[in-house]
Amino acid sequence: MTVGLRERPKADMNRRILQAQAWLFHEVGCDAARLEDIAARAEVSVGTFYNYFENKGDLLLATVAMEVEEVLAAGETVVARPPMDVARALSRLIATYFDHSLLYLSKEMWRIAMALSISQPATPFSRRYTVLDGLLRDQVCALVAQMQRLGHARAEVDARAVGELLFNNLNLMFVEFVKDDGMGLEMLNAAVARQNAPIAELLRKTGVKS
Amino acid sequence: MTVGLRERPKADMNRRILQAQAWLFHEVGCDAARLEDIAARAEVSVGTFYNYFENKGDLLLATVAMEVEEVLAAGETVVARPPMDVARALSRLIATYFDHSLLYLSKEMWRIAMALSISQPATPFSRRYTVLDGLLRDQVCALVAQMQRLGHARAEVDARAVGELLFNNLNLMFVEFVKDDGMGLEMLNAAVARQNAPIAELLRKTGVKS
DNA sequence: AGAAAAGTTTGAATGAATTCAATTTTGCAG
DNA sequence: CTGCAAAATTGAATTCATTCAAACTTTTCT
Repeated sequence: MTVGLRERPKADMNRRILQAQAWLFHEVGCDAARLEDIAARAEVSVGTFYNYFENKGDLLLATVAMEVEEVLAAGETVVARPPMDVARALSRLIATYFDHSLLYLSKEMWRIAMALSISQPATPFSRRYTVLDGLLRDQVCALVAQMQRLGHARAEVDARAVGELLFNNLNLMFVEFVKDDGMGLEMLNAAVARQNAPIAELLRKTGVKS
Repeated sequence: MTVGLRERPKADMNRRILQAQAWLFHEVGCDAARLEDIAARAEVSVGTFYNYFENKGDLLLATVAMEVEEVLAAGETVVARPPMDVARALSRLIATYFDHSLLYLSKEMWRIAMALSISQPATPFSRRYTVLDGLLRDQVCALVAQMQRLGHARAEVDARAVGELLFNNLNLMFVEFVKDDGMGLEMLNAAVARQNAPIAELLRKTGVKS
């Protein structure tokens, strides 16, 4: 039953492979990084690789999942102390997401990762990615609820419904962004802000409570 | 310069390959359908296949594109004569989309098609798919505008912004639906209706115009 | 008609991901 | 310390999408 002694080497191996991947993906690009090379760089055989990841895509999703975790943490600080204006608060949180997202990952990597999380939803890291996506959604909902709690937004609106709507919108806009190499972050932020405007209006408390 | 004489056989060939694919995809599943088999069933060599489609994925996207065109046409009738209530009108249009979507295509096919349209956005049929997605978005915007024109919705709300928001939401919810084999159409429709409710409220004209 | 050009088809060769049976390493009980 | 079962590692073999140079058809021109 003693299985603990095997766990440490496992974690090390995971890290080793992930680092090899990160290096190669940055060096030669996502598609050009052959599994054999990744394995070689991690000083492992291809066979061993498959003990740690379901397939090549799963490896990329593992990297992306780590990235999303950082984004989540960054968002947490915005939710804790949001700007007083609803529109600004949303823009701030969303810009935090978008800006963070391209720090380590290229558009190409995002494209492939998103594609994988859709086409093979049952793979372990795909599940993790889906869970993280859910947490991001929750965070947007939390921001709306927070604005209500702080008295900056109408309390009678369904925070969960509105939060999900906003999140799904920004998520799909991010997909569009990532699909189009000619689209910049400013354009993305502006587009989402425009779409959010009616919702912000809906949430805004006009003047003094009657 | 006479190139017309070549066009008819080309169209025939396209149909032949598409039919072979449809048959095999239904028979053995999306992944298990080997290109060699598809080609064999279409009575063509693999090489010839690549004269007609960029790759295996392109073939699937061609099928999906046809499907989306049908969905668009179905939606057109809803936009032309929508229910008078905003929430109902939205639900009607969206249910039309969702119900139609599973007529010919399995969840697996949708997953793979969506993944492809993200990971290889430059492929010809991927572009076509993206264009069609844009048309669907326009259709949702058109419904909102139509409701305003008919006097069933507040005119001062930005129809385009709200339409895009609604569409992106329903689109991502469809992705969720397609990723989860345990989710049924009723659940999907209900979830989207709940998310849309605040927007419907925002748009609704309450009582008589003051 | 005959020859050259343009377009199509072909299937064997290529290359990369994934599998798997054989081998090596590890943790543990006696 | 030794033997053993479970776990991990290995890389050659398999599978499949994709390419490409050669063969074949059709069109066009004289």
